[in-house]
Amino acid sequence: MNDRLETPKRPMTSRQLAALIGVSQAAVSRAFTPGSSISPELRERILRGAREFGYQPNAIASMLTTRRTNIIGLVVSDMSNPFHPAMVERLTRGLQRLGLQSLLFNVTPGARVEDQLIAIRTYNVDAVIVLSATVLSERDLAWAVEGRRAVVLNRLTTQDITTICCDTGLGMRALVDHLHAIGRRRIGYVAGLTRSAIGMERHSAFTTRLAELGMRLTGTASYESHSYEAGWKGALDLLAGKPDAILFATDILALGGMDALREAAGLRIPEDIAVAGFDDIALAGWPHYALTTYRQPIDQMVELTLSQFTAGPAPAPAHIAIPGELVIRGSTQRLGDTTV
Amino acid sequence: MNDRLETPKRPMTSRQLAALIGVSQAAVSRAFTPGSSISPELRERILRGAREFGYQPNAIASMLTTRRTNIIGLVVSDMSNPFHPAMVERLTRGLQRLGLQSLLFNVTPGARVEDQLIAIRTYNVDAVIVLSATVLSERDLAWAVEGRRAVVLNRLTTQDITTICCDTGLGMRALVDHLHAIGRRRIGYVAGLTRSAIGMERHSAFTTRLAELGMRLTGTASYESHSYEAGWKGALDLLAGKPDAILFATDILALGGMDALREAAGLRIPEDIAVAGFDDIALAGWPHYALTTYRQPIDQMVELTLSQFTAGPAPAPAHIAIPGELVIRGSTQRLGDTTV
DNA sequence: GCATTGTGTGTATCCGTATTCAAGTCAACT
DNA sequence: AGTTGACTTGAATACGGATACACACAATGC
Repeated sequence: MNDRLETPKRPMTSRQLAALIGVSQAAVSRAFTPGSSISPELRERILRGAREFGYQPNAIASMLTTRRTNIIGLVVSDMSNPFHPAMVERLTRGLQRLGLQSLLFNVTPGARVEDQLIAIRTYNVDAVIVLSATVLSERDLAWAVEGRRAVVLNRLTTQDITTICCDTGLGMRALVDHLHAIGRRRIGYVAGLTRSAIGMERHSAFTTRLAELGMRLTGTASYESHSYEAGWKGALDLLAGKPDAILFATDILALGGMDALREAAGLRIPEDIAVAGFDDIALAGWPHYALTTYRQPIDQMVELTLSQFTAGPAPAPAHIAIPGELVIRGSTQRLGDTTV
Repeated sequence: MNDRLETPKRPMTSRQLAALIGVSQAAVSRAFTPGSSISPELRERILRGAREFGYQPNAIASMLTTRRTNIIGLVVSDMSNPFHPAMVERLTRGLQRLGLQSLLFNVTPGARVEDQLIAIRTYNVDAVIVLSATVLSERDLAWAVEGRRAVVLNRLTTQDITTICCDTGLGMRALVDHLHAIGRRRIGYVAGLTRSAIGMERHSAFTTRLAELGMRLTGTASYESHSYEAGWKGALDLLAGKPDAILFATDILALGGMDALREAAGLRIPEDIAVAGFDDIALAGWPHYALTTYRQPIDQMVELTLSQFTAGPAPAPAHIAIPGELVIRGSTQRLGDTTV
């Protein structure tokens, strides 16, 4: 594992630059360290020299002395749900703005999770962002973030870690209320990963609101996956109960469900059956789907996450739920209303 | 930029472990270095001690002495085209298998690209994988990979860098031949990024084959983007020319195009017009789209990429084109054939 | 004028591991 | 027994930059 790649040619060191300019190595180091004790003139002279001779500080060496890597571990487990790449893209860009790098960990369920995350420790990652519903057990989670700042997105945990989620209660309530408002009374539910905390929360928030409005659950299905196929099959499973609306735990499930309802069951959406999802991924806005959904406040979630990694003492771990926004599109419509 | 995160508590060092066990620090180091000169007994004793006391080697320190980081820079610029997350996911997993880490660079067109990639140098990334059609200029590309191993995926370059692409010529030929074989003679083309080398290659391969088969180009459109919306608009632009088939430079364009043709233009696919794409992203297989396309040999591309990073001297830069596979689905069908 | 304070600089050392070098052990062989 | 050589091991040093410390020097106080 250690002789994988050969050594590239060596770049200039601070000592070499110092010798070239006629200053001490310490001065070079100070020139590149904001807030260190150095006169503006000397700093300028050194930075000019650095530009001229092409010197750039070696981040590895400075990691060793400062014990800070400016690297954030980004733990993901499923890039096939478009929600995740969208988050990863925004997180990475935000981190870059702060001068932080993203080390990507793509965790697979099979192998021992600790082995897959070992580099979080050996590389001395400064902080960890977890964007993975179920692959990490509570134990894995604790192990992975032990001793460093961390943010867990869209997942609940009993650990002492900051979690940032879209407000599931508000979201489900808005969705159910909307379906109720447009006259739907026989609502089915397609769950995704039922063993994930957020999955359970969405499900229970759904049934709670249903009960509050005096409706009975028309049916539930789940194939333990957030995938198009799982949504497809789940939707068809519910048809026996003759639902007039189906709520899906995630958008990607809803898309599969919609296609199943239309192509396999020959139903019209929203005339015969209304459909709603949760997340508001880009595809939900495509005209063919026009999926009513609850938009996760991605930008706020990212901003809040980043704010955990700025200077100062680490904020106390908190569990934050941010309200999202109900996005009504063509997949839901008042019963009996034929204008589109 | 340097006082962003506070120092975490210090883990055990090889010296401390050595003292605990009663061996030299060098022995500890050797115990963790495959192929180094140490007796199996001593190694076993040290590894046992390491497990007992929870010692793990500090990768940062070893980077400093070996000048190898085992970090690969992964340069991406557009996660909204599902093809890219799919590649990133496979690449990252493959690298993990080899004990390599992925540092993710999400490059945006606006700001100076060099600034966004500075960490490739300061972090001493061992190698670079570029998965970005146009955001990096040839100059940026040369700067980014200078002096290290690199693979550029799905992009051509005049630089002395290994490139790995799906064979555009074969692909376009297969697609055009297929459209011809099912009786289509008025074929339009929706391009994506026309200034990217691969975009130009796809376009020219398309027109070349068209000419060889004695067909005239029925129309071209482009909105300089690989997006659903660009495909939507591009498809509508072509309708004036009354095409009986439209070939899209990428699948994501084709999906937008199909929805436009069906929802906005009221056409039936494939009865009124056939549609084909290029890439074979997951969505292309969804029943609603059932998009005929040319599948990029993702797995082979990833394997070949990884093979560049295994031990031994760096392979000479080569330009590799791998044949893909024509995937025929419902979006294309013989003219006049009404069986689905 | 001298003590005081503050600023800017260089020297020396440290960060944690890999590796070179020399020394030591032991088996095999002449 | 003596020599050779293979194999282990520890001591010492190097990797490149950050920083504690000491010191030089200017500005300030009385």
